[in-house]
Formats: sequence, structure tokens, C-alpha cells
Amino acid sequence: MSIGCALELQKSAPARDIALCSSCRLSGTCFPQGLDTDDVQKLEPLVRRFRPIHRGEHVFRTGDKFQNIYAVRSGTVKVYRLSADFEEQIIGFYLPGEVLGFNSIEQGEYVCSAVALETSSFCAFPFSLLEELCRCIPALQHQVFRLMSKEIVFSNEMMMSHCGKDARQKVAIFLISLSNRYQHQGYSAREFRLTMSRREVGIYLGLALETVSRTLSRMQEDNLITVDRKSVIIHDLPALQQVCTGLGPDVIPLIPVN
Amino acid sequence: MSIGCALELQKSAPARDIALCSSCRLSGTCFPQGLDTDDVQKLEPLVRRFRPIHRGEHVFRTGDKFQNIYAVRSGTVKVYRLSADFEEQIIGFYLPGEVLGFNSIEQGEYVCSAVALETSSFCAFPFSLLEELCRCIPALQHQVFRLMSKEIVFSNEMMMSHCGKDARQKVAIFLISLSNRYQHQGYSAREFRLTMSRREVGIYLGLALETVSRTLSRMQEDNLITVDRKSVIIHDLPALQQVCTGLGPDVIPLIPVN
DNA sequence: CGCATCGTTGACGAGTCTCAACTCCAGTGG
DNA sequence: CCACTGGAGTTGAGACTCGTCAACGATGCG
Repeated sequence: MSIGCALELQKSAPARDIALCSSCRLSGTCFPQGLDTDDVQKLEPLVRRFRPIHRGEHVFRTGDKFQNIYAVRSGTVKVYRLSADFEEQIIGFYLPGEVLGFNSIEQGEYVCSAVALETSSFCAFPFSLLEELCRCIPALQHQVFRLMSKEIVFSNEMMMSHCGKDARQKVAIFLISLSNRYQHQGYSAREFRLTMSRREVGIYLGLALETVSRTLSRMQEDNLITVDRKSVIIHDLPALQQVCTGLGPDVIPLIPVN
Repeated sequence: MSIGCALELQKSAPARDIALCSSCRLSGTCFPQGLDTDDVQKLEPLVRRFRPIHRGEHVFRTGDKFQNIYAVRSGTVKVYRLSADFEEQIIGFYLPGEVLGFNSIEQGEYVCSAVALETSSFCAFPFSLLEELCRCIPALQHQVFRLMSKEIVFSNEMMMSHCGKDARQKVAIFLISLSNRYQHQGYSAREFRLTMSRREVGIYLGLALETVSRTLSRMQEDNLITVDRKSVIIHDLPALQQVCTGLGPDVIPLIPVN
């Protein structure tokens, strides 16, 4: 069952003790960002909240009618699709505070599938209502544009981090991306769980799963990180960042990585 | 000189015989798409048009204040930036009818540079005015969302076409992407010019320029294409499409590539 | 407890990068 | 008109990274 159905369920069974946008600690990266209290009040009635879903359950599937933009409240979501030759392709992993579904506006149906990698919860924003509200609240419209712009930038970054980088650089970039994103939501930047499998990391980075495994082991030997199955501890973040650029540890970049 | 300055110039020197949106043959992929005649009339006064720029001239540069979204009227634009280690990274090539600048909304300044690869012309849409107009014209707001959504999808596609593909597949995907995009604007799908250098193709695809050259030569040997310097003729489009998927020529894909 | 899945590690080979030489072409100036 | 020059493109040879295949260990689930 995908969440579309769960959403229907929720309508009849009203949400119990689920935080409102106004008191949500993730509102700094989600739609309410930049809105004043008044405008958040207007946004509130749009939001659909419902029970968490478990690992393996889908938020939506390729071909489902596009209705909602989803904000991750907790957990991790893998967004993927199957290529023409039935290989899984991974578009991205979405962490708490991140928003998914923007890539399906044009088609009018979801162009990919979204599945929970662990128990996860969401807020759903019906897109047609969001569009209407955008016309009344300039700050909301701007925020939607900003979020979509951010998605383009992120996708561009990913694209470029696949170009001309070797396995070690790719894995370092991936770890630092996760670290930054967790930190941004108030989690630890140094210590987190890889909620996805080595295979999934490999697909995402364009590497064989064995290469991912080897690279992580190698980084551990070099005292950059400690890996134990799903858990990762970053010991030397600056060194890891230098790995990304391909610069030696003694070279100081003049242009900061943004 | 970047186009920002050219824009100022244009204000004093009014456009001569430059087509309006209502009569523009590219309006099917640009902002006017889906708007009725009335709404296009309202959009018209926003648009800034000016003289073509030459190869090597910039439309904007990294760090410039973000003001306009640009639509390519003719020519080719390379969008790029420098990485932390001063390597050129190419975000994309933009052809007539395509729209650039969406990735800079969030920062408020251009996060990349855009340079003409041949003599090229543009329409500029001041973004703040566009936002305002979006509140009055629902169809325009929806179109901006659609264009941005499309940009996300395209970037996702690029990302995935770098994953787990070998050089031959990457180059085939690149050629077919160009072919489709030219065809969509009424140009030939079979015959076109590669306005970018082998080096630039290589950077974009994450390959060495020698590999690009070798791959093109190899495709010519296989009678898939003819390459002569910048000119490309595609002889066997279906075969080229099969190269993309990695499927043999005798395997019929059940899911059409969209 | 058995089984399936996930992750690790090793050996080998294919594919691509690097380095280098060479050709071709456009533009420049004599 | 031609020689010169620099850039772009092609092609070859060797080195190296990474993918593939395989075996094995660890973990989690029924």
C-alpha cells in the first residue's frame, strides 16, 4: 500500500498529537521558511499528516497521479525508478526536513517511486491547493521557487560530483553531503547511520557495491572514518573534505567550497 | 562584457524587428506555453530583448546579482563554474527554446557562469516581475513550476546517465539528447553541429576528451554516425538508442524510453 | 536453527585515463 | 600567395582504476 491510500485513511482518523507547522522544528527548511506567523496559519489547513510508514512501504509509485509534495518529518526516503533495461536507478535519498515530488509537476503523474528505507513520517501538501495559496501569499510563492531552485542546484551538484571523480572522491562527497544535511537539521555531523545499503550507495554514485565497501574500508584504514555496518563516525572532516576536491592535504583551496 | 550591461544598452536603443512572444516560434517551450493570447499580452512588456552576443561573450557570471531568467532564442550557451580546485565543471548546454537561470533563485546571485559557444541571442525575463505576474496569471505560475520541474527532471536524467554507463553509452545518450532537443525546436534530428569542443563534451560527460574522440570515431566505423569536425550526421537512430540502454540490437525493450 | 540478505575481501581483466606524437585547419602577417 | 602559429582533433601505447566473479563471514528474520 502506498501513502496515497494512507492519506485517505487519515482524513477519517484525525491526527493526534502531531506537531503543527508553527511548532515544527523542521519548518526552517520546509514551506514555512520565511513566512510570518499569519501566513503559516493560512498554510496549516492544507497540510495532511498521517501515521508513519515502515521500511519498504511506498510513499508513491511511478505512474501514480501527482497530487502531493511530501516533506519528510522523520526517516529516510529513497527516490528511484527502473531504467529501460529494468535496472534500478536512484534519483536521491531524502532526509528529515527535505521535500520531494517537485520533479513530477510537469508530467502530472509521479515520474519515480519513493520508498521508506526505515520507519518514516511525512507531511503532504496537495500541490493544486499550494499553487492557489501561492497567489495569495507572495512569500510562500517565493519559498516554493526557492525550494525548487535548491533541488536543481542539488541535482547539478550530484551530476558534477559524478564527473571526473574517482571512487574515493565520490564516497567522500556522499558522506559529507549526508553530514551537512544531518547537521542542518540539528543531528550530529560526525556520527550517523547509513540507512541505505552498499548496493544503493553504489547505484547512486555510479560505483559497484564492492567498490563502495572497499573505499569505506580504505577510509577507515586512513583514520578518516570508522564504519561498522550501517554506522559511520567521521573522525577527520577537513581531511575528508580535501579528499573531495582531489587536493593533497597540504593544499589550501583559495575558493571555499560552498 | 556580460549581457547585464548589454541589457542596459538595449533600454536606450529599442529593439528593431525582433519577434514578439505572440509570434515567436519558440513560444511552445518557453514561458508563453499554455497561456492564452490575453495572458501573453500581459507577459510581453516584461521581456527584454537585445542584440546577439558573440562566441566567448558571457550572459552572466558566477556572483553577478540574480535578476533575469534567460530564454535562448538562437545559438548555444554553455553553463559552467569552477570547482574548488579550479577545474571547469559544465552544468549544461542550452539550445534555442531552453530557459536558464532557475538554479540561481535560491542564492540571489548567479551560482554559475553562462557563455555563448557561438553567436547567440536571448530574451531576458526579470524574475521579480515574473513572480508578481505569476500571482495574476495562474497559467503563468503553473508554467514556471513546470519549467523548473522539467529542469529537475533533466538534471536527474543526466545524473543517472552518468551512473553505470560506459563511454559509448554516455556519448550515445548525449547525441540523442541533442537530436531530440533540436528536433523539438523544428531543426533536423539527424544532422546538426556540435557547437562545443571535444574537451567540453568530455567534461560534461565525465570522460577524457580523447575518449570522446575515440568513441565518435568508433561509432563512425560502426556506421551509426558520420562525424566531421563539428558536424554530426546520425545514420541509424534506433541503433544509437539501443547503445544507450546497453541492450543488444536484437533485444526489444518492453518499457519505452521516455 | 536454517536461510536469505548484506557486507567484506581477493584475484583478474576490461575499460578508460594519461602521456605523447601527429594531422588538420583557421587565422595572422609578410 | 604562402609560411607561420596555435588550437582542436585524432590516434597509439602503457598504466591504473574499477567492475566482475567468487568465496566467505556476519547479521537478522522466521
